Amino acid sequence: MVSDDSNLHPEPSGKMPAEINGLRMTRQRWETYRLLMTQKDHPTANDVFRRIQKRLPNISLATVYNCLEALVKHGIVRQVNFDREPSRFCPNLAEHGHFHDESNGSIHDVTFKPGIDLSEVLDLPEGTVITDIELTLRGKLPTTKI
Amino acid sequence: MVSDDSNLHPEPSGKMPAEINGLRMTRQRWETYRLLMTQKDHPTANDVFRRIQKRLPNISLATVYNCLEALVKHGIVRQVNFDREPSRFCPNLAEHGHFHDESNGSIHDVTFKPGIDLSEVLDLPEGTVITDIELTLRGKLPTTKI
DNA sequence: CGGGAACCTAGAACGATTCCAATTCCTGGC
DNA sequence: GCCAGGAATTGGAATCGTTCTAGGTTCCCG
Ligand SMILES: [Mn+2]
Ligand SMILES: [Mn+2]
Ligand SMILES: [Zn+2]
Ligand SMILES: [Zn+2]
Repeated sequence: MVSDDSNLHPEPSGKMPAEINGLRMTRQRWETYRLLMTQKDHPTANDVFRRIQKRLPNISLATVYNCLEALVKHGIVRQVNFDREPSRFCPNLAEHGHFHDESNGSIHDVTFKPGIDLSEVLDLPEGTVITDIELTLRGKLPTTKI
Repeated sequence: MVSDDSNLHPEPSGKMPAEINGLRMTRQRWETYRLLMTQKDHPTANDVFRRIQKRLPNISLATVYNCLEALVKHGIVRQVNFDREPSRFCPNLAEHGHFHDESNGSIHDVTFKPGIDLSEVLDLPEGTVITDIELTLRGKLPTTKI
């Protein structure tokens, strides 16, 4: 269920583009974006901070927060919240929910069965405008291979 | 879509029962429960704290948090999270999601159309165990009467 | 080359929630 | 009823993810 958006966003392995979605790229934003595209395990801001230091030893945590906020605001990545835990970040822009596997803490993207429109199965009054849907699940996936 | 659970939980207007769902009732827990059952607008812990002082002038915020946590742990009320905002609390135990009306900040329960089982429309591997589903929407309801 | 805006950074500040230690309240057994 | 032990409540301190602030750096454009 990986949509081919290679023509929408630049390859994270190529050269840094001048901008993405109207957001001017900087070294720090580009590396943040690259990291999320490469390691799609829904890292927290702090995870990103620790991992990104290999490439940008002088980056600050505040900058990681700034970059993530900028990327989210421009619709380049998504912010995912589980209860009151630290926010996580996801580069998958397709409509999907998140499954939190409690047996090992991993988080997985969940899509809907073909032909399903979530807004269609909801009991909402005529004329309701939905700007955002967030679906989170908790449980255990089968045959959990750590 | 209001399920008749009047036989499951005591009337919040009656006498304080010795316990609910195995949770021993105290003055503070009972008033917290009553308040949530009476004012179903999904108040935050702080909202509960401010409102409950009319009946319990000496209650502390820590106690409100303690009571809410106890009620949640015993499945008497539910905790609802919107992004990183303060948690809200909901006495509706039926399966439902939450619609956040951005035009006035109000929060409304959302049920599914009859016959819909949310776990059935998800693309999950065989054998997945779902222990909890959380659905939150943002948008505008029609003809918003402030 | 400058000048101004946008960015980055370190550290302080914030705020919802949790923790802590002391006090008060309950309850079951005498 | 009265007491001891456990549970609950309380006010204040601590926590911790996130946001804010102030100063330094870089980028953009003329
Ligand atoms: Mn959530
Ligand atoms: Mn949420
Ligand atoms: Zn995702
Ligand atoms: Zn609700």
